[in-house]
Amino acid sequence: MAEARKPVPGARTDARRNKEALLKAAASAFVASGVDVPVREIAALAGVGVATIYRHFPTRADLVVAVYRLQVEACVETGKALLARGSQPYAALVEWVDLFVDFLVTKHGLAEALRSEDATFQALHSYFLDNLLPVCGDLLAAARSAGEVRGDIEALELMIGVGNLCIGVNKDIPYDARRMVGVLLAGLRPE
Amino acid sequence: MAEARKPVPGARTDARRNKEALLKAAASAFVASGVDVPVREIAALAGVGVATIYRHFPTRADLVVAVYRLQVEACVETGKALLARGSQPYAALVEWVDLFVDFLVTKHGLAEALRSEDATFQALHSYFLDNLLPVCGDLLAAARSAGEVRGDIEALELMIGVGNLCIGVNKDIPYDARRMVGVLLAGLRPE
DNA sequence: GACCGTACGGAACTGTGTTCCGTTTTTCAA
DNA sequence: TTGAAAAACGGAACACAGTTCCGTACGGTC
Repeated sequence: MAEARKPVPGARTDARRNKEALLKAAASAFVASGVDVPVREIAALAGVGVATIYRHFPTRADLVVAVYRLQVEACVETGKALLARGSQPYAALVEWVDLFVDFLVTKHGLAEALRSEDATFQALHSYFLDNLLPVCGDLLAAARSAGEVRGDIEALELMIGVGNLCIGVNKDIPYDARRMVGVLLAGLRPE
Repeated sequence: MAEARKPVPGARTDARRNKEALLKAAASAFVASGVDVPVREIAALAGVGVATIYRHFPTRADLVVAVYRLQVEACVETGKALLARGSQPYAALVEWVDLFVDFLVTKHGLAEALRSEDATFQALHSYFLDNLLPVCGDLLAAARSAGEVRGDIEALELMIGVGNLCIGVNKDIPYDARRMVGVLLAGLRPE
């Protein structure tokens, strides 16, 4: 599903070209108008018809995943590196979560899309969870083993909670998602 | 805006009757399908045309507000009572927040609507904030004065954070909003 | 250079919120 | 009691977004 990219092997050159144009256009449109930007707008920006989008990316989630794939992978890698460092498990967890939060809050509407029950975004939800949950789980387990965090919170809950706290930034009201996540993490300390 | 109810004084009896029917139908539809239930569905349930909804409730938010007004007021009153009790400010804050969380998580989709940037729900957002923020602010200030919570979190941030954490309950995944809010509140402790 | 199949574009379909307008109902005064 | 003005009504029509369909054009190969 997220495997909408069988690009390089035997694909027609115009198809490849259009796919690239779409990824570029989508990336622009996402930063300009959020991940909820109308499909027609992305298509127009890329200079293709709407059907071409659906041909390459069966669901909107697939397009979002394709656009952010590299950054998600980087987040995973950083998490593994932090874990490998081995010391200061709680600090590592905090650092990684901060990284994740930065990623979310700088992508307008991504956090909203992530938590959405909308079936459209199911694939997006799954992609993020499948990739990031293991890393988060390892970091959390390490901190737990070291007795640095309470034991009754699972990685999945933590990730959902963090994701939720990142919703609604950039509105007129003053709300600092990073600080609230900091409070949540502080609440993880034992006792 | 939320003042779509000038019901009792000089209004035609059929208008009053329809308004009541709509409130009843909306309440049912909300619990059955969430606050995002299609307008036509509510209208059909109430046995009226869609225009009648818009006549009585200019925006969907006004309808939601009207349906939940009593419960919001109860929440405000309870908060005041807790505040008047005067002792144990942090415990009072926790108790009140728990009450608020219970309200949110039992109203399918309400938390989502609350945080929505969608202009449709602006009035809903404002109504909740106008009514609940003062109470939350007083409770928080009391706890702060007693040195029971850290001083760098504002009531508005807290309410938004709590509201956000209540998003996405009732999905297939195991996520306990109450517990995560508990963690957030634990993170408010000083130091 | 011609053919076949892939990929294309935009029109059409679907579902939802919102508005408009001709009709019905209520009210009130004669 | 009745009849006309005003209020309110219902449902069709409009706007707008996602999604699908289909005739057409293009790319690769023989």
